[in-house]
Amino acid sequence: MSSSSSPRTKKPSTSKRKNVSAQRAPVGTENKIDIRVVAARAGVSIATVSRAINHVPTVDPALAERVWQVVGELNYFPNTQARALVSGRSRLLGLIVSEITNPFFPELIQEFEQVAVERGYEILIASTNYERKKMESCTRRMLERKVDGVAVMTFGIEEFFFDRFAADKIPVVFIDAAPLRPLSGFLAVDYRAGIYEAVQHLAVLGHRKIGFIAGPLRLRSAAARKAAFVECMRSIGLTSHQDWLVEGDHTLEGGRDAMQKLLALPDQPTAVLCSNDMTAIGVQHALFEADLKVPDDLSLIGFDDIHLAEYTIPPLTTVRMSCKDLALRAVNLLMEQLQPESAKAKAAHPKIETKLVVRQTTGLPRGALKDLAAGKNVKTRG
Amino acid sequence: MSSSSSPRTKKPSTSKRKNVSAQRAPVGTENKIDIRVVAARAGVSIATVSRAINHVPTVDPALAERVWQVVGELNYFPNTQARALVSGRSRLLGLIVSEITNPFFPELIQEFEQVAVERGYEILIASTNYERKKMESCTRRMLERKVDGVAVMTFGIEEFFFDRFAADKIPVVFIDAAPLRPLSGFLAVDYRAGIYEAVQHLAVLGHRKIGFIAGPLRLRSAAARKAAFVECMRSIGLTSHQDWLVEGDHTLEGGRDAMQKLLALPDQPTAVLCSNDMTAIGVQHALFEADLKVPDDLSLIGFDDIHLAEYTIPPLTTVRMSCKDLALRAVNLLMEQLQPESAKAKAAHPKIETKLVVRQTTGLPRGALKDLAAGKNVKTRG
DNA sequence: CTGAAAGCGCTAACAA
DNA sequence: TTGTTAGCGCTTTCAG
Repeated sequence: MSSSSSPRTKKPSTSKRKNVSAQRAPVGTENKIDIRVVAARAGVSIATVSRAINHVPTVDPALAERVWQVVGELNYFPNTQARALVSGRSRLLGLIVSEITNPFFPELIQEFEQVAVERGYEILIASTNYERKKMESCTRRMLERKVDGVAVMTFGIEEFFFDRFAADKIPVVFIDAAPLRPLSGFLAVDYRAGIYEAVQHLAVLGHRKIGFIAGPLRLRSAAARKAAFVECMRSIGLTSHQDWLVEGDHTLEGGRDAMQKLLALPDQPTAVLCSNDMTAIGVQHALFEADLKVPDDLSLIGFDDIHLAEYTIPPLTTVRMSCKDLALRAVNLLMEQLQPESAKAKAAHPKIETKLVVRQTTGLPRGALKDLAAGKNVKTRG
Repeated sequence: MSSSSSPRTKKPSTSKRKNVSAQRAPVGTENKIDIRVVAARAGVSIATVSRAINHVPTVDPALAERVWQVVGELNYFPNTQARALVSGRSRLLGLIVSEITNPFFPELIQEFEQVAVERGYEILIASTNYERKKMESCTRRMLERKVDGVAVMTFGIEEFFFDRFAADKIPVVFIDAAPLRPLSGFLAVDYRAGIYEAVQHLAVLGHRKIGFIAGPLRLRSAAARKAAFVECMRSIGLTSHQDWLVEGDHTLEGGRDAMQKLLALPDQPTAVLCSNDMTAIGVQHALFEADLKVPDDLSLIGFDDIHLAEYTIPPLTTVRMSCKDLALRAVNLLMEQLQPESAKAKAAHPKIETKLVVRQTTGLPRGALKDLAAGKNVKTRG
């Protein structure tokens, strides 16, 4: 059709209404602007509006321009539901974390959200709290909302998740490892680099008896961190007493409890590495309760470098893992699977780096020069 | 139609396909089960399936039963997008927080999520980071996704938000205050109760010179907390030096900086109350840097009682505000607006309570007995 | 109480 | 290149 000249008056073309099979006027529908209104106002068909909005390249630039102008005037935005229904893509990304109350995750979420929104995606967050039941429920929620992809940032690949999503052909990215199947990818983290630095740092200070408080070992990432620790110790010529390798759960409580176990040992480590910062903060607390000082009585190193690490007392020496990188890469990986055609060249995926950040929880071990003079002794708790 | 008898074999009724105007077989469509499949299998119309699923009371119980059974067998769940498109309700709730990296919010989010999911809603989270621009973008995101309601937990009512949402008749709940208009509500928090306890606690310990580090005062809630403090001081017969009332921003950095300002004062308070826990943790850090001890050199009280408060060194005395209550009440309030018919009786809405939790950051002021003996002195930083 | 049919607002064939 | 049109899967009148 094309009413050759575009309307030059701003007044909303008053006689506008449902053009198709409209017997009765819609009730209560005030000024809902939909694609039809835009089309009419721009003097084109709804198909053209749709194409213009979706940047289909075959649209006449002049028309596209006119459409966009009307879109601006009317402040129109497409109905996401309708779009999703017909296109099958929801532009929703799932983000599954293990525990939203662990400060590392909000930091990750923030970055993830930003990147996703930039790319036009909304995110659906779910927290598993390490509970099987929650995992099921949040998987179902994601499925129901028809997310286009899911980032499983629980630091543990749960076959569980994958199978459900695979059935619906929904791309999934994990951390550290993923099933070798299409539509799944993973982000590799170079735990060794940072942990090696940490162990070496302690060794240089004179520590030989170094303990490690792991995360829940059924999580791959937690196991990987522990493995990295053991390996680094060995490569440096140190061996860690079995008793000094204790399993925590990445929470404050877990850190506290684990440290209390360590304190009950007859032969205690002089330094402890933790699988994450929350664990380390829990350790600090246990030490505080036992009236022990960091780093005088025990050197402590965390992992993650959450913002708070700079503010603990004393400020926590820790291994930094950039959650910004993690988030960005996770989204990118998802995008790659969503738009395989995109010439984004599937850029190489180097490992996510980790590096030591020295603050004030590490120092000379007990028994070192300063203590020999003072003849300091350690209290342990029964 | 109605193939009178329900199929007794489990095998997917093979000849099933699009029943309406199906010229070509859908390509690649494997085993997508939609309402039609369920209807066919249950031997009823899709309308009945819809009604059964939505618990419309007029459905024959026997039929409903049959439908539900098939739903179970097929593991069917309705397509959210389609449902949203036609019904106009997305079953999506927006949750706007000021800063997701402030641990208080993840705790709130967790509770909110749980309640919302229980009620069949999904939540869309957005963090404003106190930036105007972000507020706009997240408002738009909520509008685009057609949320059914929004909880603005930024602790500051931004007319901004309300106007945009009001235009689309989307219910909004705020904290502390809301515009007097339909489709908006607010949660009242009884700041005074907890703050009064806190001030009194300090007074009893012997503190007279009590400072307050506020949040960003353009946030109503921050202003309310400060006002409560000033009022409590007065009612107890104390006055706070103007210099001791400093504005922070609810972040670690803000707390640290504010404390540094306080430390630069010739006449310093012996105790400080903070508008939130993060501020207090920042204060602890500033004190640590200045080589001052809590509570020996300064008594400190936070607000919120985030989980971490129990783990600071020393553990933080703080005023608890239950984020569980907050979340529950926010969702309920939203529900009330969404289903005005619901006989939920619009239960009374008592204020959210706050109460003091004494831990270890409060003690006798400097100058009290213990220090007189020691002749302790304070270092301040220039 | 149940079924047939009309769309919700949009995208994607297919035609022109 | 643009317009027409058929649905996406569901809820909801409106008849029966």
